[in-house]
Amino acid sequence: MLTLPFLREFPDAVRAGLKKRHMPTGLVDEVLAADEQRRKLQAEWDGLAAEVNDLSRRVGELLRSGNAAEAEALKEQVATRKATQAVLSARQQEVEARLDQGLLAIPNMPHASVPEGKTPEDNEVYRAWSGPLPVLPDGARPHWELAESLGIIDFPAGVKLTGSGFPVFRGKGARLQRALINFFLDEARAAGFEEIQPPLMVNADSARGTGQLPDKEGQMYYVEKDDLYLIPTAEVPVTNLFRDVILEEKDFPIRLTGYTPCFRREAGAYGKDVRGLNRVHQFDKVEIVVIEHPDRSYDTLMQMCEHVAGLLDKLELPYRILRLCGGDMGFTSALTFDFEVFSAAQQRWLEVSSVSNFETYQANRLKLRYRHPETKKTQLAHTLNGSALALARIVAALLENHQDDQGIRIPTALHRYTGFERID
RNA sequence: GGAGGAGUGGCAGAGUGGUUGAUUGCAACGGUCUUGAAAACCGUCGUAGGUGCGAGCCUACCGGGGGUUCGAAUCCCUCCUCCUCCGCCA
Repeated sequence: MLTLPFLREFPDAVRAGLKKRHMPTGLVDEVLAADEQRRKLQAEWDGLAAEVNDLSRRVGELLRSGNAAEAEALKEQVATRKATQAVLSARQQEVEARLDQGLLAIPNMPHASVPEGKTPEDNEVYRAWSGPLPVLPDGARPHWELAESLGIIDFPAGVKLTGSGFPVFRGKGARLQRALINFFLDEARAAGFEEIQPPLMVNADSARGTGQLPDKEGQMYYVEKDDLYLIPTAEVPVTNLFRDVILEEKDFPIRLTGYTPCFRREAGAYGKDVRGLNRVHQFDKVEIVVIEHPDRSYDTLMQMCEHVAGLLDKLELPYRILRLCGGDMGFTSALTFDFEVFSAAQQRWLEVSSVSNFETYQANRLKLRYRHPETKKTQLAHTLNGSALALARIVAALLENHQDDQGIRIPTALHRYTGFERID
């Protein structure tokens, strides 16, 4: 969330940011009003607390000198102050609830370079595909048909075991997935990322830290008995490693990567756009996360994009990079680049990666700070992350784009990981 | 899952109801000394909110939450985590 000092100092900037996202701006004044009330109540309460502390000390002194009567009189004075404090606390709780709620409802401020726009159609093509789009043989098929006829993904089996959206990968399909995971992790390690194997379930504090709660509560699977959430992305556990952490400036940048399955409820999503692997409830993903100094986070964002672009090049997939417009950008992001692979068989671009700079928005919730070497003050760090890459859709794109009359050609970069060069 | 013990500042470790945000040691930082370094000595050395131009002052926080009391790190309840023993187990 935004910090209160920022909101207080630049309310117009916040309103402008909300407008760019096509969101109402009324919240700004509500939050500012609540903030002022809260501070007033706090000051009043603090004053009373100071008096109570002082009176209590004097009660102790009086009791030790045997002056019980006077002590009793002071006790009464304490009681009246505490009664007032109780009233103030109740009001403060109410005000704070409003303040928190309002603050949580304000999204991150879009970076200056974020294009104007409301819908995905308004996203800017930041880097178009320069090469030719693949020309597929006659009778080219979408991945769900290919996968079924090659026997590498069993969708009905997943329905039997669990339900819709939980595909079963078999044989070379399973091996291809494992190969991709290892390939992505090795590439990330080569680029300086430390590999993390995090828990696949997190508590509510972690879900709040990266912004899944409260905005995306319905998106996560929840284990009620233990009050835990299945992670929708490795971003949640990996970034939360740095919740309540104060770093030194020399610690930057912190580069982490992690492979995890990801669980998403995707409630209500059915139809042609979600067929096959386009949208599933469980998929595998290698995520990259960077904790960075505010001065360098945008350079780092571009580096992360180049890393993702390099992966797609090695997989020989045609892709384009979009700069998301204000209306399409995620709630917590300041600037997001989406990577889309062209699916020749479906004749559409499929999102396979999203790389974002959250600036201090997540860090504020996480209380992730660093110490300024000169002032010794703590300041919020910047957090970034991106998919590098999301498996299921990459598999879909590989199958569709690399199909020929006989079957599927595996890109050269993967051969040492798969141990086979074709799926026929 | 059952029984017992414990959770204090970066670490170690005091503190069991009254100026204790907290003794002390180590680490860290600044300084004196030194050609330089070490040692020694002096000083600084948690986070956050409020207030003041400022030195500063006020408030909260001793695993989380609640309670008792004029007053809680200290007493009570509850949850969490760790350790020991038993049970179960990939």
